[in-house]
Amino acid sequence: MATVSTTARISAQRRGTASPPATRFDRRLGEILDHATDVFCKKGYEGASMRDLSRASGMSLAGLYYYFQSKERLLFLIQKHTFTTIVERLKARLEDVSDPEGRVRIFIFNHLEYFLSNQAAMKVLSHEDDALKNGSASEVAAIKREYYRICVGLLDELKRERGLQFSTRIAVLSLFGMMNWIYTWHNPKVDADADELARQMSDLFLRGVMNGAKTRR
Amino acid sequence: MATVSTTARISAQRRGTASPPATRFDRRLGEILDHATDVFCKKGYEGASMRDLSRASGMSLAGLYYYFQSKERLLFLIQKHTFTTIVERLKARLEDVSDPEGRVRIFIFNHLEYFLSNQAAMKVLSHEDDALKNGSASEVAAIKREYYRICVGLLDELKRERGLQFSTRIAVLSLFGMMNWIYTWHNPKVDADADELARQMSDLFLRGVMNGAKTRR
DNA sequence: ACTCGTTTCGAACGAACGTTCGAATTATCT
DNA sequence: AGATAATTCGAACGTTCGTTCGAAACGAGT
Repeated sequence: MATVSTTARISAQRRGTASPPATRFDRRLGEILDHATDVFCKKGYEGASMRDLSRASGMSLAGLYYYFQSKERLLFLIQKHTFTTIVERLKARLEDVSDPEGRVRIFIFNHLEYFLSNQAAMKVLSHEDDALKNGSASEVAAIKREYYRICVGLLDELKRERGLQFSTRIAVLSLFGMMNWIYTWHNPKVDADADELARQMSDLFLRGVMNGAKTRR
Repeated sequence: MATVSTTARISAQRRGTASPPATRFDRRLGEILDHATDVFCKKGYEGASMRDLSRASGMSLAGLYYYFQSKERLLFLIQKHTFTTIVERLKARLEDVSDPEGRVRIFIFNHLEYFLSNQAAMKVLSHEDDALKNGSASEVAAIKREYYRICVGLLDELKRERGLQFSTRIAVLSLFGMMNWIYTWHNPKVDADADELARQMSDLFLRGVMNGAKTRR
């Protein structure tokens, strides 16, 4: 029975970025996840029905259940894959830079670039934050916490190097707010691309955090 | 038939802030809206069932329909009231201040203070942004646009006064991001209150927007 | 051509959904 | 107290929901 092994079966990467997935199963599952991401993005997790997903992916309603055990599990697979990928890329990119300010800029750029080229997935990740129940929720929450902690680390480096004083917590959460809010307004035809946007937000944020060392909890 | 007049019947203000509403009908509707707000906040608009709302408000399922015509109309009433109130308060507060920087600080404080003392309502407003259909959606969108334009106006004043250069659009939307994201993290037991938070975010944002006049689209 | 494991599907399940209706209850006024 | 209007409710409506089942169709190896 395949559904039992779904969790273990899903392999490393999916999207069009690189190497075709190993098994036929993984490839097909990947396609379904991509279509489901679009539907969840448009109608929300609760608002999207299994029949919507069936229509979007061109597979029968029953056929979908060969690839995952439940609708919730499907959301989990999407969120976990998206979040894991963004963290992986971030780590790789951070290896090349040691200057604290540059590392913060990398963080922002990495986030925005992935956000803009995977808007649907990132909206699902941001918007359906608390849609998962106990088990799955905590697994995604763990990745999220790791991601958060990386950002805290980067800002603390910066603080130490420049002798700054500000509440790291507020700064990090404000930064996430700025970046994640994008999904509500970004229009590719009007707004700048990831490079330019990352530059502008980095300038705004970094200038805001530096200078006058007066903001202290 | 009362449901027909529901739209016209709802009068000025509801919550515990001041004067008790005129009619019994308005008062009762107000209570239902408050309970519904909490439920929508916890389970999301799509995720909350009319039976959930019935349970929360202590009124029978059928009884609810005496006060509004549909679940969607209910969401609309909540969003419109919340948004209208926040804009009204802002306008009143802005009358006292003429200094551009001070006016921006008022905007931020007003937003955060209302956000924190009406967390549930504001989460519903932020999170269920595109849950409404055609007619209702555009009415809420109109208020939102007005609110947005006020903020743009304040920033343009500031730019002119100090000869700054930055993309107003990006600045405004980043600011909204910072502020609206609060509903995902703010914990009254850990985090500062509205005054302190508004100060910190204002400092962060204003420092970010001033100084080096290099950020330009 | 036959077999066996993998993949897909039509049809149906019970549960929950938003909404409606007519009757019952309650408040208001003479 | 009785009459009229405002409010509340139990019960049901037709639909749609997530999920399951057994059988049909397909793929690769002999």
